[in-house]
Amino acid sequence: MRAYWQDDLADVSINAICGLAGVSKPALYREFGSEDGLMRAVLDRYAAQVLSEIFAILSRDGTLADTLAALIHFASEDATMETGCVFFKMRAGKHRLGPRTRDGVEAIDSGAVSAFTGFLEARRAAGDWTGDQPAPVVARYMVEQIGLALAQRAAGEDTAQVRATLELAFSVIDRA
Amino acid sequence: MRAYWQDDLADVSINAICGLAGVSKPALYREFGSEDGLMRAVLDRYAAQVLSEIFAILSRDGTLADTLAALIHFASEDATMETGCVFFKMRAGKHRLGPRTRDGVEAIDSGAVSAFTGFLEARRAAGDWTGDQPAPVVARYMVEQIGLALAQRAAGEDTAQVRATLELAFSVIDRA
DNA sequence: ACGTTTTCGTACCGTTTGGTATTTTATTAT
DNA sequence: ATAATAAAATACCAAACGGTACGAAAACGT
Repeated sequence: MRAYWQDDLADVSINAICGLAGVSKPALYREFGSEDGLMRAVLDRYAAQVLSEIFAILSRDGTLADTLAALIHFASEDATMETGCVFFKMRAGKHRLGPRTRDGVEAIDSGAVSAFTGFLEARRAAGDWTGDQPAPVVARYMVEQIGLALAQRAAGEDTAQVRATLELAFSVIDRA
Repeated sequence: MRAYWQDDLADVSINAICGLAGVSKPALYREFGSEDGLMRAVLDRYAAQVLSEIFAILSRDGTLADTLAALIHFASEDATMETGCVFFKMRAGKHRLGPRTRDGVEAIDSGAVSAFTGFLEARRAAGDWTGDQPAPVVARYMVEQIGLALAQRAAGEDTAQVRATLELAFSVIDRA
């Protein structure tokens, strides 16, 4: 997972992973069956360990402004995301994934849009969000903006510019 | 250029290009020297043929609103961009480019930010843009948003969602 | 018409990829 | 202690990659 996390996905070969993990190649195949199986396992672990934090932020039921601020901080400055995001990296190269990993990516993607949609509708009910766009559209927008920020960080862009971009992008939600 | 344009960069091999172009491999190497040379030539041609249209939109000196609308249309609906953008694809995988292509990508990237900065400052002088952020920051923001839209189109997202996302992203500039 | 030079493509090189057949090592049963 | 069994690594496979050596073919000067 660490290898997929900090390098470009296409630069991580099975051979390299075996070397890093100190494991023989047949041992890896006995455990995961195929590269697809390994990547799916990595994605599942990553979702449980890292992406869960994003969903936790949404579930806190804080103010719209507070939630946006927390998301901005997490995506643009939190050390956890320093080398980008496994999920968005996989999604960016979706067509070269195996079927199991692709299914996992699509499930997380639509799950994220659902979670953001639910959050927005709750804030609308609370009178907190007054935007006139449909919640799913704005939810998709938020997911893409977070993905953009994480891709920028993976590309080595400096934190200040990433934060500025994401603040700009989210400001349209706050004041709609 | 067409191959790099409509497929993922990593899926386009020298062998495949030779097949598509009906050219032998040594002939290609005699012409371009290396894969790096070929990609640089592709990038230069693409910049002259396609990216120039974006700069042309900025140079028209139209209203802020008109220019944003033109950019939105071009990035999210124009058939030219149907399969994404060679420049942004290359920039996304910058670290695996050869030195000449990477230099070209960086030159275009900073040139784009400069062009957008110049445009924004002109609109500010005209009293058209009243944002309080520094122009280069917003310029970078615009470049990234256009890149996001083109990446979405390359990934097969439907036109309406791409447009909605880009409209949302640009609305913060118009009303600031 | 012939020898020279230049252009061009076939056939190859070494390396790396994901994935396995086979052999070696460790464990257990008697 | 030894035979049978389970586990794990070495050594290998075919395919594809970027790149090139070298022989064939065309063009050219005379």
